[in-house]
Amino acid sequence: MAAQRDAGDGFTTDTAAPGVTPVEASVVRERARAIPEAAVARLAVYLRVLSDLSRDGVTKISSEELSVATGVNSAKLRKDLSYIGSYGTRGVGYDVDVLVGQIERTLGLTRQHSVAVVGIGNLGHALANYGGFPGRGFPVAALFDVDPDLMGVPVGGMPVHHVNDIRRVCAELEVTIGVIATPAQGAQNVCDSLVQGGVRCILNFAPVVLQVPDYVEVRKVDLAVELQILSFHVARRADQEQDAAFSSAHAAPQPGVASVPGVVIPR
Amino acid sequence: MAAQRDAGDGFTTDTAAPGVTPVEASVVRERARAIPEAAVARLAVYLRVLSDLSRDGVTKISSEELSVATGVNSAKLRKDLSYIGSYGTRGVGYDVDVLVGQIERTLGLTRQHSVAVVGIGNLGHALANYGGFPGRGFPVAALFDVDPDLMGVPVGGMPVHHVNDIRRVCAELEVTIGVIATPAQGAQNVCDSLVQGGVRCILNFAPVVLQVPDYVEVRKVDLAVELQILSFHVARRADQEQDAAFSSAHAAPQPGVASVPGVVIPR
DNA sequence: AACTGTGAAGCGTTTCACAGCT
DNA sequence: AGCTGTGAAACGCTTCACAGTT
Repeated sequence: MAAQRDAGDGFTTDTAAPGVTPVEASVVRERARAIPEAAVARLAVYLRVLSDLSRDGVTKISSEELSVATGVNSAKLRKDLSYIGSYGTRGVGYDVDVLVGQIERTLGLTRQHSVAVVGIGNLGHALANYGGFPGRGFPVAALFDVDPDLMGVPVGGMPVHHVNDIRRVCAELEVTIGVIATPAQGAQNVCDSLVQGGVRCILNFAPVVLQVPDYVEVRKVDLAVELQILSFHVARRADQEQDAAFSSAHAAPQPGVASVPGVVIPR
Repeated sequence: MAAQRDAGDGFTTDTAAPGVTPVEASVVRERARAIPEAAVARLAVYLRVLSDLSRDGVTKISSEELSVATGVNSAKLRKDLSYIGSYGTRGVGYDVDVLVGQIERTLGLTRQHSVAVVGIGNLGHALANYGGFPGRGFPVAALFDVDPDLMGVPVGGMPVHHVNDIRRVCAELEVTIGVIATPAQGAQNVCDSLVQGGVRCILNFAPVVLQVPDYVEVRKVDLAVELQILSFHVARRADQEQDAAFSSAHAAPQPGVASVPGVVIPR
């Protein structure tokens, strides 16, 4: 079974092959990015905020300021940035453009990644038109669907291919990232075709657990799961309010306090 | 600053009130969900798989079998299930329907949650039509957009309201979960309106860090971030292949091995 | 004086391994 | 014999706190 991770879990990046002693493993890891997975996700967030700041003409920023802008605690933020190198100036802060460049380099955004989107429903349309990625990008190189009526119809300025051609087209265009936005049923077949076409990274929106070889990386985004997690928090909150016999006052919605950081409601 | 979590971080569930001795805490914790956040996310995954199995007539399942179906290691899986109670039978396994029921109860899916979707672009359309949530659901109760041309036009069988009416309509319909699928610019205002309308849980697709009061829970799904994380892994992999001077053989796509669990490609 | 960079402590999650039940 | 449920160890991530630099 291969590495497969939902949005939202800590996990092992599984670097060392089985049979390697722990002592040697750290040596084998020579240049391998020793950046915690959790930090990688946040670097992407910093990048977006920093790109915006750069566009607005901001040139210097402290970890505290960036902390406010990103919602990430400043100690964590500094540690995250330290993983990619020492690009700050003590007593001053970070140079915004330097940071943008270094994060882009770390995330591998200096090379172009061709993206294929499979499943041109509403979600696929949304993805196909998602041109506005922050700083540089992920050109969508190919679109696929099963529906013959869609063939040739340009979506976001691109023709739609049939899913049967996934392998050939992906290989030709050297697609590096595949996005699966199909219904659950077709997802595994699509996944297989993408892998056969040379795709090694997949973003999966279909509510299925994809089976892939070990060398393929899958990330999953599951809307139902996200809603259910929120549901859990609604329920937990309701329980707490019952337990603590707070008579009334905060059961009713409280108007006028939104968006003011620091407003604390009694619990 | 309030609780706000990307898909992908651990954090504190913050159960016991301060000033309670550890011994009493477990008593106080009576009903309070002491379930690790990471486990909650996985429970939602188990639920989907189990619902499918139930529909297929499967009545019993072992942790090992469920492990294969969900891609979650069986020890972790058993521990996760133990958080919601002891519903397995030693020597036998779990009753599928019992598990479905207990997970639904734990996730708070026995109550209905009204969902409001704001921003009826491609993504909003996709969400509005996302009726097919696994086992029961999240009825979408209201749609909102800024575009006057959309007002009254039914989307997924529902009329679209103007964003100016978010507060009123959400309060009237007792919306518990708000989904923000607008462009970045409008998102914070929309968020404020939702909170004023009594919404306490928000799923945010807009690429901004929302500012909310402490009592509001935000989850964020950021497509660009997901792609960038994948990009990082592409880059890391490329580095590794350079490092380890593997001459050739596995640089070219390898056909015909997809979807077979257990197939291991030499690295 | 201000702010970064980082060891070390703290904490939550995962994994191990086995006792306990059927 | 088989499988669950769970303490305890291992691991990774976060937070603390401060030495180091400008």
